[in-house]
Amino acid sequence: MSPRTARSTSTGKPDIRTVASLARVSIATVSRTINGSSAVSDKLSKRVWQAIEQLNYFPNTHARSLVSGRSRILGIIVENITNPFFPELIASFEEIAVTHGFELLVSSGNIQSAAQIETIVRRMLERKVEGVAVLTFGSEESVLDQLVNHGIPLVLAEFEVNNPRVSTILIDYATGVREAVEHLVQLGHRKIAYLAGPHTLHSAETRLHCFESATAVSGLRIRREWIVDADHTLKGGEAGMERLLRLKERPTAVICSNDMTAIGVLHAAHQARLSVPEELSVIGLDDIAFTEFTLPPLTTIGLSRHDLARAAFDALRVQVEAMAEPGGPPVQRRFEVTTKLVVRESTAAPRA
Amino acid sequence: MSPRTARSTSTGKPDIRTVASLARVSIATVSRTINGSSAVSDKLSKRVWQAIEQLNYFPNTHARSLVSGRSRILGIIVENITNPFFPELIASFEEIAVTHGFELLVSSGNIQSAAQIETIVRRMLERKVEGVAVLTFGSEESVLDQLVNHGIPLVLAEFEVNNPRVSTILIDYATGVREAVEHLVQLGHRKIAYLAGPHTLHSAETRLHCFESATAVSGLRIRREWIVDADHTLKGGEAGMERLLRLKERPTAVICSNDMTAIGVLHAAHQARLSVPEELSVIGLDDIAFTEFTLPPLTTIGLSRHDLARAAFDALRVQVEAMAEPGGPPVQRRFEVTTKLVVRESTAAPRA
DNA sequence: GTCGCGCATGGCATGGTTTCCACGGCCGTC
DNA sequence: GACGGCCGTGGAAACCATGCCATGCGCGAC
Repeated sequence: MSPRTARSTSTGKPDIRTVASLARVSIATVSRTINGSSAVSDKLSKRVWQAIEQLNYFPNTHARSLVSGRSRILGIIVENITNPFFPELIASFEEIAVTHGFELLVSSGNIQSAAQIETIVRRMLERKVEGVAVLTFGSEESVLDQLVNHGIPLVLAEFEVNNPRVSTILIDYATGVREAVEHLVQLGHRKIAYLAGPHTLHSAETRLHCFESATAVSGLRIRREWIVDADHTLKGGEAGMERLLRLKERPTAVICSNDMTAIGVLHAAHQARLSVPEELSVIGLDDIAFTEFTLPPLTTIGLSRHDLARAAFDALRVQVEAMAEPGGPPVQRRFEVTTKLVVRESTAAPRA
Repeated sequence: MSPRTARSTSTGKPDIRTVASLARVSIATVSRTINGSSAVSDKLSKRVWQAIEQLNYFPNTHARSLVSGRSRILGIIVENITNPFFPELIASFEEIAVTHGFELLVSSGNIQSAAQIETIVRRMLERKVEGVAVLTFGSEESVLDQLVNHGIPLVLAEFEVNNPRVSTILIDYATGVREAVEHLVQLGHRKIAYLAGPHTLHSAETRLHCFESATAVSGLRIRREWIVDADHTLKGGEAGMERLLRLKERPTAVICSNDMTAIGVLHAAHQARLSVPEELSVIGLDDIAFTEFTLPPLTTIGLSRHDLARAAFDALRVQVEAMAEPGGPPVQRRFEVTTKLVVRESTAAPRA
């Protein structure tokens, strides 16, 4: 027995060399067998696989990444992990990524400051992510330039950038929001309020914009004070609703920028002894699992986490593959996901 | 200019050699400067840092891991990402880990089958995690043996294993559960039901066990049929409550194995036109953010995600550091986290 | 003045894999 | 029957940072 074999036997961590010597081939052949990068005769291939199995060998990811320059890691940045929409989105994205051999680097924490983003970007750079999905984002996107400058493909939600490395996922909020407004109008509502998300969030701004267009199309006059800032949190929704309650001319329905806000609204309404949907109709957005279990169950604009995850991954994958062969055709850079109203029990005709 | 410098200038990705040549020192000195592994004169150190800054250099993680054998990655396996408790737990854990220079590999998906666990363990092995926190687990822990066999430190919640590489986090559910039972007894309840979690989960079993002890201590007679299986989900809680409602002798209060279950119970009670807390008292466990916003706000047994994350990380860190110097003292292997009743509005005296 | 010691520094092997290049055998062609 | 080309295979460089070992310098002690 060669000293090599002896070593590997002692440490227990099988090497590509261990495999090679057991299969009586060169390490190059083992590599080729594993990666299928070029033809290996059936005879040797069989011996190699047998040796791999016998030793329970798997390649060292670090060595592999070091030489290939590919980490097989994707980054994902989301708005706020506290909102159940995002864990589910991440889980979906991860499932897809893993089946394609990618690992995920998740920014779990809530991003509030530019410094936090900087840290995350730094971490991603250090771990050499091959691409990043930014499924939310505010005004600090200048930090993303760092990623772009390092040549890392990006996919952004709701925000287009003139850069061949950057794709965009367009979410068709317009359809869902229009359905929501029409639903309310049909029930007889004319006075509809809107609890907006943070202005730093592109997606929140788009949602607001869709609300404004949809109400305009329906010929509604929306008073200034019916559009209230919330911050996509439970407490924000509660505070926003409390402000609406203090108004002289109260709206009869509220559409919220997300479900968290809507749940906060439900709570505030209950505190104020205002019954939903009899005295106030409420509509959320996202369709998180909890909306089926609120009192009353929430009518909401559904956005499929899975579709979004799928689109984000596909966009990223196309970009990442394109990195491998720079001479390829230009990649698709726009993807779209739709929304759809889900009617439950938080909406009804207004009183009198 | 040396050819080395020329190369680095062209690719744009600065090397440790690039830094070395710019600072006019050896690569060894650069390495020492960065890692502080041994003394470097102020003069050279300054030159090196300057070069690093100028080139915007940071070390290649893969090369580093390859040579050091340390990936600086920790794995974390949780029960179910759909339950908001876990995202918050992960976020907490991550924050702590990142400040200590570790990255996280998260099992985001819900684990249902042994095959899924196998996949996760495999991924962790491939990415060479230095330790894994298993913050939930069922009967399939045999798969964890693989991790243990590879010499990877583990920290388990609620489950002790006789292995020096494995630490345990004990969660003192007893205190919180006792407080909950006493609270109900004090309000006048004698008939208390329990919606249990999956029997495959150690933590769920412990919770159930604590309920049984606490009621025994309080001298309550708990009927068999008041202990109902749920599965820690919203729907499970709903279904469990529906079963309780069909009973001839109904309980006046329900304690749930987690908050998700309790929210399901609230929903089922509402459907059955049973008002909470007047006709039924409900208590959850975990104290997730939503419990403040349910109708009525949920009385629950609080378990600090942050304390748990902290304990898990500390346990893991101790183990991981111990790996570096095998001759060190034996590591601490038991940590403890407490629970505490948070009284809100879902509990009251029973009718008549 | 010489010797020895310690400390700052550099050279070089090392880690595990991929990939380029070179080699040898086989088959087909003229 | 000799030669060219192709395919399967092996050898070795390269990827980048770490850490051991050797070197050279300065300083204190005798």
